[in-house]
Amino acid sequence: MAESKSLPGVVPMKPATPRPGARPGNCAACAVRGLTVCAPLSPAGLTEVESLSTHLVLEPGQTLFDEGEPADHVFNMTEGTLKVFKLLPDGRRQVTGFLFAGDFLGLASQDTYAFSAEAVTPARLCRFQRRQLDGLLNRHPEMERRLLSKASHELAEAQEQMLLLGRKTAKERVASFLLLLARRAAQRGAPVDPLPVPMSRTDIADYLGLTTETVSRTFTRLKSDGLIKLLPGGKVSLVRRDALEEMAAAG
Amino acid sequence: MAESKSLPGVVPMKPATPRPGARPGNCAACAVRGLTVCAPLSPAGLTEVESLSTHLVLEPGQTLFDEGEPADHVFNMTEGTLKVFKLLPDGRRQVTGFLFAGDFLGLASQDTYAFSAEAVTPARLCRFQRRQLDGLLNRHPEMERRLLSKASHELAEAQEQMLLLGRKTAKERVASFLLLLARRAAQRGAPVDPLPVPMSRTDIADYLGLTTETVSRTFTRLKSDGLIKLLPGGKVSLVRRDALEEMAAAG
DNA sequence: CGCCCTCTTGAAATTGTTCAATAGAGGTGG
DNA sequence: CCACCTCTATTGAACAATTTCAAGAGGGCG
Repeated sequence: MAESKSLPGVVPMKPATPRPGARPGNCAACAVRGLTVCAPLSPAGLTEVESLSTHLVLEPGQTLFDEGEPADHVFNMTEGTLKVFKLLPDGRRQVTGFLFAGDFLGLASQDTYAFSAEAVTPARLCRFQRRQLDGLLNRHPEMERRLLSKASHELAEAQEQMLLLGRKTAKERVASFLLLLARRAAQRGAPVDPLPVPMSRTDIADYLGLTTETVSRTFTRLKSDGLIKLLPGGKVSLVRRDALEEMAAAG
Repeated sequence: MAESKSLPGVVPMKPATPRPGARPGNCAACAVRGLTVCAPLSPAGLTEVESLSTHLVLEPGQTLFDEGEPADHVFNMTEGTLKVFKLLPDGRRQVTGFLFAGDFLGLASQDTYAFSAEAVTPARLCRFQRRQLDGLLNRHPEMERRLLSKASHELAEAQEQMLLLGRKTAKERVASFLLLLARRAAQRGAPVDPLPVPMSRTDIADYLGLTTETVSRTFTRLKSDGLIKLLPGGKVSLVRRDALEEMAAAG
């Protein structure tokens, strides 16, 4: 809930985008195109996509959309980190994923979003009208194929996460999480050694099905066991990645 | 592998198929076509699909494929119940889903299956060569769209399951599970009042991230609280579905 | 410099697990 | 058709991992 504030005398730090602020996109210059669903598009296709898309900026904590809202748009992340999550009526929260540059989101099997999405770090996205997606995919089967491929990937990741949530211990969960972040960072060519871990302990806990206290304790133990180093600025060094891999009991 | 049986004089109870036994498909007579990815196909498309597919029969406990195996086929379930699951090296198991008539499976983002699949009840499936799927989807965009739609559904269900595994109590998990089975049964027009629950307590436990003991105790409590009735033959009557819904804390 | 918020740390409480029997159900063979 | 056998489900009691409750430490920002 909540709203923009445009009270006089207040000079907002950020573009004060009501909800996300929009500007025209620029696909030609897109640094992460190779990671996105746009990757296989021809120059002509790219031009069309650009004409249909809008660029958004989100500040940390800003909501992209809420579960249950009409699913009018789909998005491509171009920069930053998002979290997607579901809530129970009493406020319990499950973060079902973190999204990074190149990730697509907004597919909905109903006409409403099945989860909420919120920025973890400053983020940029391209937005498309859902209504235009169908035609776009019809005209660009290579894009649809790519989307299907991304969906398959996501499905596999979701199952991995179910394994984690249903069967792994706290230590295994945290180790798996760090390795996941590292893999995803490597994938998109982001720094890995001092691995940025931009999300809060609460977000991590809600992702791993634990409490912040347990996450914190587990980090501390991994640190005192010499497997990781906790660096300032929310960065982590995976000192003994091999040991982490073993601990993660990864499939 | 696998074969038709036309041996004279022998009337096997079951086709006694080593691994899955195969026979030609018959899409025209398919009773569950409306539930499958084949639903939107034209008669011509249907004919093509039929020519590319083989029909399989699985007996309870039979493996369809194992995690890590080359993902050479994709499948449409036409009858019965399957479970799909992942294993940790030490044997811990997470059932990531139960599949029923109309469900599609086998999408893999790698060239190997990301999970194992095994029959819970006698089951029938149509099998396609993965290599032929691409061409098929190219020629039948309506089928590809349908597949994408199914994938979106699955993604949403996976997130619901993550919420369950990460944040729900044992009671909530079991209630959610029964309601899921009931919803899915209704969807495909299967009996709902005495709801068939064909999977073992172990399978249920591995699906819900619990132990068989906890599942059993929870069933017992739901029963003595008058919310359900445990009937012979693995059937359950959801006596107070409203109370179950509330307990499930469903999103 | 001090406030606020997040993270860390400690101790007690709990849910669910583990270990251990007992009870049932289904299937087989006499 | 019944007795027996085996596998699965149920139930009980002790145990353990994680949560909950409660402070305290650290860090960033105004």
